[in-house]
Amino acid sequence: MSTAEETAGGEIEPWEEVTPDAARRLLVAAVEAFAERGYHATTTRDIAGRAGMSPAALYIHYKTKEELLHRISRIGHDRALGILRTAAAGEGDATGRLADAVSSFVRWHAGRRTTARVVQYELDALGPDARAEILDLRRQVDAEVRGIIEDGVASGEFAVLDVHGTTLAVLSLCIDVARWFNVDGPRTPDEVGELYADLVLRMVGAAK
Amino acid sequence: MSTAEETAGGEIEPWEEVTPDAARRLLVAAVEAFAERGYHATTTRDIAGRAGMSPAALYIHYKTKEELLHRISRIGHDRALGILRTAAAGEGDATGRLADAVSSFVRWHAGRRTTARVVQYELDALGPDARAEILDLRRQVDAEVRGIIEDGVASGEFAVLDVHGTTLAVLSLCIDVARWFNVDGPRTPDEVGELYADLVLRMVGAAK
DNA sequence: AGGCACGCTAAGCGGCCGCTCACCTTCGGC
DNA sequence: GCCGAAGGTGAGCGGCCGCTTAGCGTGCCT
Repeated sequence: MSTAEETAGGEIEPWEEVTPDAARRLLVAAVEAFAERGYHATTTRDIAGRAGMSPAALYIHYKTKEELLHRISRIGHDRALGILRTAAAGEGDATGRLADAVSSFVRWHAGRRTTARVVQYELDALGPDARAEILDLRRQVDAEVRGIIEDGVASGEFAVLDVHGTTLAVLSLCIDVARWFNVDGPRTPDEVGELYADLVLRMVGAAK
Repeated sequence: MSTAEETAGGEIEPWEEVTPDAARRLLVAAVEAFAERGYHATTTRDIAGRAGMSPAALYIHYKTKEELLHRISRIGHDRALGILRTAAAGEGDATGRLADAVSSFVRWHAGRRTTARVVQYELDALGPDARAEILDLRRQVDAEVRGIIEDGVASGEFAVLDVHGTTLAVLSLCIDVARWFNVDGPRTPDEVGELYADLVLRMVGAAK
């Protein structure tokens, strides 16, 4: 319903690494379907149909429906982690790097909301092995944000008593954007990113 | 697995309004199952089994599986809204009322995490009518928090530029507790409530 | 031109899904 | 002691699920 428009809107689909073309179309179709209805409520026939193929075509490129979710989740977490790492490795002080990290992380969750929704909310549908792999990536995400906050506390920029708890809250705030953000709503991803960066700086007691 | 222990732990199950007894046992079983696996991945056989009944017994008390989710969602939202209204109608200044509202709202999402998870994350599984009814309750939840923040801005206690955006962020932060809170984790619901009340007061620029 | 690997489809298998139905038990009122 | 209502069961229905298999078209390699 809206994918073609979104893609035509100027944003590049970040699935270039998925080949061949048919496998990518199936994966993009799966992201849409999972985001709209949830993993368990999505049928393989629905995914194949959205990709313009027969139900059996899915099994040429993926062993199971769960492998599709695993690939989506893995690529999405890699992308999210990359965004945070870029911001965390920046050259400014902790205040600037935290603002960068939050605004770009939020921008991704809002702008690529469809993907983010699947990545953040369908973890439980994965089997134990895939789940463990993704949980490890999440720990790295957490460590990245915690690192910036620890830097700010050490330099005296931030006033934070409970570093772990605050890290958790900051990430939670950002991730939940994928649940409520509405493309047709009044805010652009950029605006939400800016608002949230400001709110998070307040949370850590940074000077403005 | 854990319900009996939880109930024995001292907390009262807030399902007293559901009668007869068998209907309540089915509903409690459904809450557990929905929270663990999600609505679509839960079978009516599983729900009935957890309640110690045959699959057919479910349909004596509920017309469909969706009606179970509707009842759960309705009661849960009523409870959450009641908690907020109690805090909002308190006698203190906006700072105290916002801290009360956040800490009690968060305490509910952490302490009754199983219910909160179903209530907050399974909305899309409802049909259009039930969905609309629940969305109306959510608007009332939003209005309650926005009211306190507007009071604080008017009295000069808070420094908030974007009242609607900040309200959204505060609620989002509280609700997402239901996603990550772990009963076996290091924090009690009380501790998280206190931490979050502090973080939210910082977000609105309240004096400490 | 022949062969064959590859991508895909039509058809369908076994199984579990939500839900129904015919029947059974228990129990309070008279 | 009989009756009807209320609450429960075992068996099973139609249908959709994830996934498989046999076979077909197409185009590159020789």
